[in-house]
Amino acid sequence: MKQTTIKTIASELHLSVSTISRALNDHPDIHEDTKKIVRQLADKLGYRPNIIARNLKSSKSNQIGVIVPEIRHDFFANALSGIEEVAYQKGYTVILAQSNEDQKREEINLNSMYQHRASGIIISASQTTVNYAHFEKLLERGVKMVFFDRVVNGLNVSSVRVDDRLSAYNAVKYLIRKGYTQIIHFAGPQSLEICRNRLAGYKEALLELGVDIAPIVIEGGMHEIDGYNHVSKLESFRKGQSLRMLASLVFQTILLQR
Amino acid sequence: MKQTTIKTIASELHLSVSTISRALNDHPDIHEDTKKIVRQLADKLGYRPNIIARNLKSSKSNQIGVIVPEIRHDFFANALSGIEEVAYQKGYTVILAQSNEDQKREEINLNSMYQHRASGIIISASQTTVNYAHFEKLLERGVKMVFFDRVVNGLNVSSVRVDDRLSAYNAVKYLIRKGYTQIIHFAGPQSLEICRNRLAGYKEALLELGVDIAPIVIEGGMHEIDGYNHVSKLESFRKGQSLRMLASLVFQTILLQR
DNA sequence: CTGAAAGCGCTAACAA
DNA sequence: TTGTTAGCGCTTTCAG
Repeated sequence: MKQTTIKTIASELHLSVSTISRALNDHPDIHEDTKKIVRQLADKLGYRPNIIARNLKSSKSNQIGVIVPEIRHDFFANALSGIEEVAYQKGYTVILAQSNEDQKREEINLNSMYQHRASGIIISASQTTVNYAHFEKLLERGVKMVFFDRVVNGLNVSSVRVDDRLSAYNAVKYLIRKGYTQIIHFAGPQSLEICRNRLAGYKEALLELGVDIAPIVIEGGMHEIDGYNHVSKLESFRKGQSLRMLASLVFQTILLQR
Repeated sequence: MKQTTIKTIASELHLSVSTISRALNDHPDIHEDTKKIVRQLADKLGYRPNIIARNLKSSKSNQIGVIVPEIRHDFFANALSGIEEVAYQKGYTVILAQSNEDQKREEINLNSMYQHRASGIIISASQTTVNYAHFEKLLERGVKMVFFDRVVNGLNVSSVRVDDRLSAYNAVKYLIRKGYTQIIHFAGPQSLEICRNRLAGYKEALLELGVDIAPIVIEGGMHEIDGYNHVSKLESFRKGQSLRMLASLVFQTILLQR
């Protein structure tokens, strides 16, 4: 079955395609009666504007591309959700890809979005990305790009990042204010900057506001299983602790991972 | 700055556009030398094929649309990740939208994807969706659609769903085999079919394989906070329990929510 | 092996 | 207020 196009409607109504186009776009030059007739027939024929054609004409896509390392990571899922929300409000559509922490795949996706004429690209770099040529190339060609969280240094590009030090600081401050006297930090690998910053914030807060609280740091990975193991370790030398507190810690590990 | 197109290359090389097109697409009819020259210049000029134009010509987008109620929901994030994975393997691109459990928004997104000529649409219906006219309309017009998880009954359409009863059954079976003698079920609201099915699976397994185990069911919501509260309740009458087990329960609540 | 030309569906000068 | 026409960038017959 042939798709109805603007042309179908035009010939059916003995009008020109431009009139139809204008009528459908509610152009002020078109007579109200004409508009009405056109709309009715369009409706009846199940006409749907071909956005691809429109995009070709205007040479823009109104699509914004998003590349994250892993969608299922709670942190990225949340970011993605926020991005979609704003994009939707502004009439943009989101095209999504994940790099799976693989530079090659990141490049392919980036390139695909470039060719798709994405209006802009929001990206959180893969962990294996060590070579930035693919970013630089697109940047040179004027592609709108913004990095978030996994930021790449040395590139002249805007980025959005989390203040890990301050967040950890605030979290600890909150606990101290609440009257807690034992505050344990489940630290991530100290080779990662974000983890170092969090630890720094933790220590800073204790030093500043909780001189009588001994810092306890358990270092390990940042996956759910690590949180689980951390709790087990705690369990072995802390039988008497409140379960409530432990559960809370588990949650925190999960929520903070990224 | 003007974009380089196939035409730019053609005139630069005193060749026809069709030759360029074919060379770039590695058409067998084209002489190897020609191909090489074309590719070189294309490279030098930073040529990028305009996928929009190609799509218009072929009248397909190679984009598959995905609509979920909430991206940040762990379950949907996981599903999304799987979808992206397969799409990527097959050379498709994912366009993403969330309905925020709002029928209106679901309709708008659905329609947008329709107009974008999405090759297919994968959707998990919003909770507020009570009217199915928007689905039916697209179905009639031959749009490829597949539902998952939040399936809509009475529509002649393929769907993918979870066997909650069997999953719960298997989970409990596993625990019994492991030798556990107290197996508690954190049940969701019994007004939801998925929750009823899970409870049924739990009971069935106990009845069948663990006659000596008393069923304990704690009914409540399915959000993180509910898991947290469940644990607190347990805590109050079960001080002696292993922390390990409780942490595990917490995780399960989180993972099962959807 | 290469070229000319039509056309995908739509928009927007420019005319009338 | 409406129509004619060209063109967005690409693919693809049909001819040479």
